[in-house]
Amino acid sequence: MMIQSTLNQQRLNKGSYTVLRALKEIGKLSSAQDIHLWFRLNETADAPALTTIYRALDSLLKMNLLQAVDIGDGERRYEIVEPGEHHHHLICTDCLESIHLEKCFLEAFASSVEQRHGFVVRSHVLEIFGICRKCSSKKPKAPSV
Amino acid sequence: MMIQSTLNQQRLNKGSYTVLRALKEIGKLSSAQDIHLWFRLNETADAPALTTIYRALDSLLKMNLLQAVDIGDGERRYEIVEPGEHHHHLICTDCLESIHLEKCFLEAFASSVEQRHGFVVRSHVLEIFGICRKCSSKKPKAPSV
DNA sequence: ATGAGAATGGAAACGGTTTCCATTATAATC
DNA sequence: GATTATAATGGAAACCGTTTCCATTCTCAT
Ligand SMILES: [Zn+2]
Ligand SMILES: [Zn+2]
Ligand SMILES: [Zn+2]
Ligand SMILES: [Zn+2]
Repeated sequence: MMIQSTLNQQRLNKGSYTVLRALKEIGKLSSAQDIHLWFRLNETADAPALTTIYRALDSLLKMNLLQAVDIGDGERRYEIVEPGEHHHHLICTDCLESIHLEKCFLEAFASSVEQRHGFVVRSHVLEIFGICRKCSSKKPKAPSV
Repeated sequence: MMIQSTLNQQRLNKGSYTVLRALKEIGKLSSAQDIHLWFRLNETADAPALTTIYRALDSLLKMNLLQAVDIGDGERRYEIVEPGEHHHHLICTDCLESIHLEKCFLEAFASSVEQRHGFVVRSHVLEIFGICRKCSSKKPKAPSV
């Protein structure tokens, strides 16, 4: 299992390990507060304090085991990725569920930008907002206010 | 002039008009606090309170006269756009200056997403981070920490 | 066992934004 | 012009996710 081997070959402290496992079990984009709440609902023991969760997310992010996603509501969310990889999402503004897109198609674009603007691309943010299939069928038609 | 005609044909209240004019004069991505500071440095009279600036930005955004840009530092920035249009940026993480990209190339992508995932695209966020030409030449080489 | 450095938890501080409310401007009505 | 109703404004407080601070606990080499 990926997480276990990661724990063995790097020095993940208890907080980081626990948070990484929680993220895996939750299985979707989660904020620090989401994770904190999940611990309070599911695991009475070993629940790290909110501060520790923030620290763990930071260090896991620096280890490239997570990616951060900002959906613009002031709460940063995280998810497990293959080390060094990343992807983007379709995010439903109704239910906040997200669909992972297969692969990032912006790599080629980056190199063209570098040539054209003399700009060294380090990272990028791309998220697509809308209404998912489920929510579309719930609300047959948006009220034309 | 675009702003003036906008004021005439719509009912922009004083706060919104003043903030819109400030944004035009500042001429770059600005947060509410940026604008507030600019007023304190440049215009002793007519400087709207911070609360009013937030309200003005909200309503100008709803009128599609502005676009909001989130560079992930917890401070939302705004800029004037042609009504209904939008564009993306190359943002230098060193000096925070931004280069406006010509046109959004994601429109075509949106329709393919709709078909493939049954997802109705409403909006998207795309910002590209890196080091601009000026900052690259300032620091010839990044320290390999 | 002992001591140094890292990790943790709890509370306080921080900072951008939002809310609340009293005051003031704007506009319609008489 | 006086009198309302409605909208806009400013100042302060509240809000909330996050960061900082510091005392305590853990880890581990000596
Ligand atoms: Zn949905
Ligand atoms: Zn990408
Ligand atoms: Zn720069
Ligand atoms: Zn676009």
